[in-house]
Amino acid sequence: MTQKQEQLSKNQQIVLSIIEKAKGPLKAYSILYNVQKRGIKAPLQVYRALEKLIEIGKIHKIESKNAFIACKNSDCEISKATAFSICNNCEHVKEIKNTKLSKYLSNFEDNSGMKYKKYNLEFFGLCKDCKLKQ
Amino acid sequence: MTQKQEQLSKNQQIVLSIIEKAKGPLKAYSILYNVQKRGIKAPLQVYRALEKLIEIGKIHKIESKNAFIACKNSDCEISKATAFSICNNCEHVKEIKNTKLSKYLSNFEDNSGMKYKKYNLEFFGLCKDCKLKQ
DNA sequence: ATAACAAACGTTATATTATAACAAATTAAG
DNA sequence: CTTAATTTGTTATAATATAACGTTTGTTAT
Ligand SMILES: [Zn+2]
Ligand SMILES: [Zn+2]
Ligand SMILES: [Zn+2]
Ligand SMILES: [Zn+2]
Repeated sequence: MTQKQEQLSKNQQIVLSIIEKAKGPLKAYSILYNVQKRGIKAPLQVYRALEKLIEIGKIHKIESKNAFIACKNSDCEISKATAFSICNNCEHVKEIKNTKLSKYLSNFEDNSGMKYKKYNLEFFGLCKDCKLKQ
Repeated sequence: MTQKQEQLSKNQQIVLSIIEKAKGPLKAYSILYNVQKRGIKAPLQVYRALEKLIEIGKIHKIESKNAFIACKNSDCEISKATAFSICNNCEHVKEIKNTKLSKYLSNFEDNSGMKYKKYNLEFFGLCKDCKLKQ
């Protein structure tokens, strides 16, 4: 019974747990600093774990910040359809779960003859808290 | 007659002209290499020009590639609403001009209480040429 | 014209983000 | 067990980006 590899390796588990505990996105070298007490010593060990975690959809990369956040949305398990809201003031980041949006974008076609298999969308603005403080 | 500063500085002109001539997005250090014969010697000179050009909407940054591309779309002069299609095979990048899409996204609201002022969207897939060659 | 201010420049050094290369250890499958 | 594939550990280095500082140039108002 060829059971699909769902088990994460030790380093992958360590890195994932740090990211899942975090309130916001973490940068690779901040993750490294956080896991050094657990035996991970080199950047590459972190980047390799990140690569795998992204591949299986457990985390996403916030491209505009070079930072990594846990997926809270079982809909994008394969990291093919991601959308985030990012506060320009407090840098708060949230994954957007919106079926209409994801359907709209997943089905989007233009006149280029290109069929899109994946997208990443980042919205920027002021979060509720920061809007009040202005 | 307080005429709005629309004149680009020397370095900004040099960097912009390189980016406009290019077929695809250029990386900062590749731009640097290209402009060294024109007197620009240091990365910071390039990055400062890039920053300004982005600010005034002449170019955009392709976040997933850390590369810069000229704006072909007068609709996003202020770089507040950008969308690109990116070929996973040949890395061809094209700015998407689609009024429906940009209206949909500019007006998008979710239940977060956040009003978005800016977005960046990157689609990935195979371009027409690469699809044929598969 | 000239003083005052803002924007752009030049330069050196350094910070931050990410990957190459290689060998050893671990895990999954036949 | 054997073989193949994945993961690991390690060192070194590549690629991307900014800090800090002083100078020069361009704009604006008197
Ligand atoms: Zn997700
Ligand atoms: Zn905020
Ligand atoms: Zn544009
Ligand atoms: Zn292509």
